[in-house]
Amino acid sequence: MMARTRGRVTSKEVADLAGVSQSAVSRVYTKGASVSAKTRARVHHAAQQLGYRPDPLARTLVTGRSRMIGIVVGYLDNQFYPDAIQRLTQQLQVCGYHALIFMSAQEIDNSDKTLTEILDYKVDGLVIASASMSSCLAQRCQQEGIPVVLFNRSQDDDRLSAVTSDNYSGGKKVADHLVESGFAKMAYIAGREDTATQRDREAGFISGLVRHGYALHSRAVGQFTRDGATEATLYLFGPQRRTDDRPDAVFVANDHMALAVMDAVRFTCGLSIPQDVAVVGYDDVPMASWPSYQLTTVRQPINQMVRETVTLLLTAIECGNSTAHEDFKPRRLSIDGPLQIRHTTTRTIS
Amino acid sequence: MMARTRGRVTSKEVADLAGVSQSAVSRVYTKGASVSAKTRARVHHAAQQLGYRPDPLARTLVTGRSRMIGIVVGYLDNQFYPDAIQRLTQQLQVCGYHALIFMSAQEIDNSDKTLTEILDYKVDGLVIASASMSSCLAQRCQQEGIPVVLFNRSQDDDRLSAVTSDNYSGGKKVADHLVESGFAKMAYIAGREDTATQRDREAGFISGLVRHGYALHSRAVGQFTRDGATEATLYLFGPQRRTDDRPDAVFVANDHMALAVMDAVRFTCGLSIPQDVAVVGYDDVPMASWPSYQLTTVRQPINQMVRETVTLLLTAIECGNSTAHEDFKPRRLSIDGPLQIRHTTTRTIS
DNA sequence: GACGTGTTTGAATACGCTTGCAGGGGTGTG
DNA sequence: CACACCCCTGCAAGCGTATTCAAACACGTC
Repeated sequence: MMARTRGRVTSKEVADLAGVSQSAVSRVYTKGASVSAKTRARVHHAAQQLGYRPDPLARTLVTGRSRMIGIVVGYLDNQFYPDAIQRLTQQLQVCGYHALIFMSAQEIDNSDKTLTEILDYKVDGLVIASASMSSCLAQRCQQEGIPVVLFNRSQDDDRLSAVTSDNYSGGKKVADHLVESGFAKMAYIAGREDTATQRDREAGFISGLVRHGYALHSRAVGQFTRDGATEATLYLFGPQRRTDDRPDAVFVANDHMALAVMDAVRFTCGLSIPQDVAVVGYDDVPMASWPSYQLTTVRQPINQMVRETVTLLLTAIECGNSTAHEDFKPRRLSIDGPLQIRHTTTRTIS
Repeated sequence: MMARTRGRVTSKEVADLAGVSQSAVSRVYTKGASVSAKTRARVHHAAQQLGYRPDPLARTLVTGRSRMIGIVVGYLDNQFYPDAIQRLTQQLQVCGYHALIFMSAQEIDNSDKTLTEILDYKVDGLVIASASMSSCLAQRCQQEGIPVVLFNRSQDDDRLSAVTSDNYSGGKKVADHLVESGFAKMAYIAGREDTATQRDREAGFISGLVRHGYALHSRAVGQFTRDGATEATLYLFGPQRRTDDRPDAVFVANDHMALAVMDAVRFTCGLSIPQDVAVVGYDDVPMASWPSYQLTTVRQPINQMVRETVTLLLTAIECGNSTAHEDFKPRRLSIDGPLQIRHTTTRTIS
């Protein structure tokens, strides 16, 4: 384990020490190459002595594969995303890949530049978990031959693979639960209207209500942001609204907003949860189960989603390299998640 | 803007189209190289026509500089870190660098492997924000010639640069505030004892108390985790403790734990904040200002910390390349942060 | 027009690695 | 023993770029 002060140890140096050719060294570190046990041992010994590690960048230059996966994500305020990133990164690491994380700011223009930069870094695949990434950009990746999987975000364009929870079914479960719990005036606070995630959750919710003979009582848009949700809450529950016109339950498009809604309902509007109004979220972020909130929510089966995302991506990568990649079928997975019932919807019997 | 179906556009192709040599093309994209206005124009035109973008990996291979900065971070549960990552990434992007984020699991062994992998990717610099990174590893980076800046984490070893908030002074401010607010039995819930951050906050707190003629009433260790903090709370405020032996104020080493403490105090121990006990945290994460918590806390001046970190790192990188990098002086910055007073310490006059 | 100065330029090489190719050495069969 | 066969191995040609070097050039001055 000799200390190197100057530059890296190259395969050539290892080769010289081991008394073999540089190719031999390379082959020892290339899976599936044919090397005799003897040279393998000698190379390993020399490499260890010198502290050699193959240079992944140089390897990328010649193979064209970087073993890096780009992860594009918007803001990290919503705890769901740090959580997802963490699991994705770990799962990829297990499979021998590295995650290159890109933060796409909200501006479309910026996210265009971001993507171009990602492509420059020759990632082998891309996970897009940012709602602000325009669809044509994702398509461009696909065209350049690098597989894309949308995470927690579906797309009208069905040429892209996507992994989501079953948002429609989730929304429906919420409706079922609220109706069965005896709530009657159901409101909905929407996320960004240009996302399929938002649309599916709402559609499922409404269809569930209708099936029970109910209609949506009222609706506001929270844009998936905390501030938006607070504003939406004031619109639905503020002092300007007549008490008999106030919803007694509200389904919020994700937990990040739902927590803001709870705060606004309790501390700004002075109402009690769930006595005055029940609240339901979506995601089951860690905070949802904290004692201060105890939020009923649809759990996104995040571990399974991550596993499927990685599988899908790696399969596409390997197919893409062995055969024509164009005919790899994009798949759309939506995984069912359970409703996690907590205190925000459990009415004390009165 | 011709669409390329097969592979990348190379500088050679651009050169051929523009009627110049490959070197000329390269020089156009190399800052500070001497190119005539005429060839520059012709190259630009040809490049645009072909959709050429220089390959950063190939560039790295020859220059040895990747314009990537590794960010090593532990768990992302603590909202402070996603927040920091986001700002660091953006700030680096502004300076023309990219962030390569590495999640180091808790195990030392794993984090060793992680670091080795980082170095393989030839990052130009490293921001270490993970407490679980052993100091000898950081030193190894330094030895390999890549600058390291510790973020929100100081080190006994003063050969490493570090940017923190002024933890000692912060702890002191908390003591001042609690004493002035009339609290008398002050407890402390510590983070991981092997971190300087933890030690400094506690030392500042205790010295502040002493200066006012108080001593620490009691103490527990929360390990910077939510579960640890909950346990520590039960130890300090649980039913086994006599009421007259119960602290009336507790300073928690960070907000992530302080929020757990508040939950446990209120919902498990059935006490009121701040009537029965005051709570103070450290960091000022977004949740601290949410209505459900309204946590008094020491704000980490995160924007300034990020700016300084990036400046320090880039300075080191540039010095390291122009002169002998060994003599670059490591610097230790601790930036003062204000105490953010909220409801968890504002006693109603009784 | 000769000369010095300073700016551009292309050919060549290097960066560290993978991989196709052809040759060398071993083994088993006829 | 000759043959075919297979497993290893070294040689050499790249991958796409930056950079050195010397040659070419432009320009102003004497």
